[in-house]
This record gives sequence, C-alpha cells and structure tokens, in this order.
Amino acid sequence: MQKEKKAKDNFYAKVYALVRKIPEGKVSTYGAIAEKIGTKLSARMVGYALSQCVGTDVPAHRVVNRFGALTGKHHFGPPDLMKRLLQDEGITFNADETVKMERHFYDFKRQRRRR
DNA sequence: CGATTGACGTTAA
DNA sequence: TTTAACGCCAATC
Repeated sequence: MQKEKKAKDNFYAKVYALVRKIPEGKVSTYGAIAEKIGTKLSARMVGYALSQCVGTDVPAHRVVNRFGALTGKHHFGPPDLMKRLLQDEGITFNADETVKMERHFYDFKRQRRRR
C-alpha cells in the first residue's frame, strides 16, 4: 500500500530525470525544468537540487539560467569545467560564457518536435 | 521548530 | 537604463 510517497520526494527525482534526459549538445533552464516539474514558481529549487546532483548521473552542466549563463559553474569545481564540458559536447557560447540558447535550448515541451 | 540560504525569475523604484 | 527587493519552495543549520 503505501501510498505514493509525497510528491516532494519526487522533486529531486524529477529534476534529475529531466536533466538526465537532456541530449548532448543541448541545454535547459531552471525555469523550464521547474515548470515541467510543476513548481515553476520555484526555479531556485531546481538549481539547488542540481547542486546536489554534481557527482551523479545528472549532467548539471547542461542546465543554465534563463540567460544561458553558467551560473553554477563554480559548483563543478574548476570554474571553467562547466564551459569546457558544454563546448566539448558541441555547444557554442556567445561572448560572455553564455550558451547560445537559440541554438542549444532544449525545450522539454517541444521535445516532440524533432529538430 | 525557527531562521537562513540557495546554480532563479519577475516586477518595482 | 540600472539596481534593488520580493516571491517561491525546499533543504540545511
């Protein structure tokens, strides 16, 4: 029985699941993930959850803020690691270490649309 | 249990 | 235009 464990427990699981399914060469935003999870009012939690995901199967480096800025690069250890990982996956940057969202933004709602 | 923080986002001044 | 504060939700201290 045990009814479904509170959805709250799924919060992290949801974040991880979504981020984990981000294809390489693509990036997503906290707001988009938060919205997909259902707590779009708390994009902060998404980032917070991701901070715990470093060291797991979740490619947190593919998650950036709305501006495409690598807000959490400092959580990866080396400050340039995040940018390096993204570039290594084929992601391009603008001038200020910001991901070209127009090119690499992964829309969870639009994932059906094949390129 | 209470207060603070946190990889954001949005609106106001 | 730029800067500041608020709001949200959950986790951590």
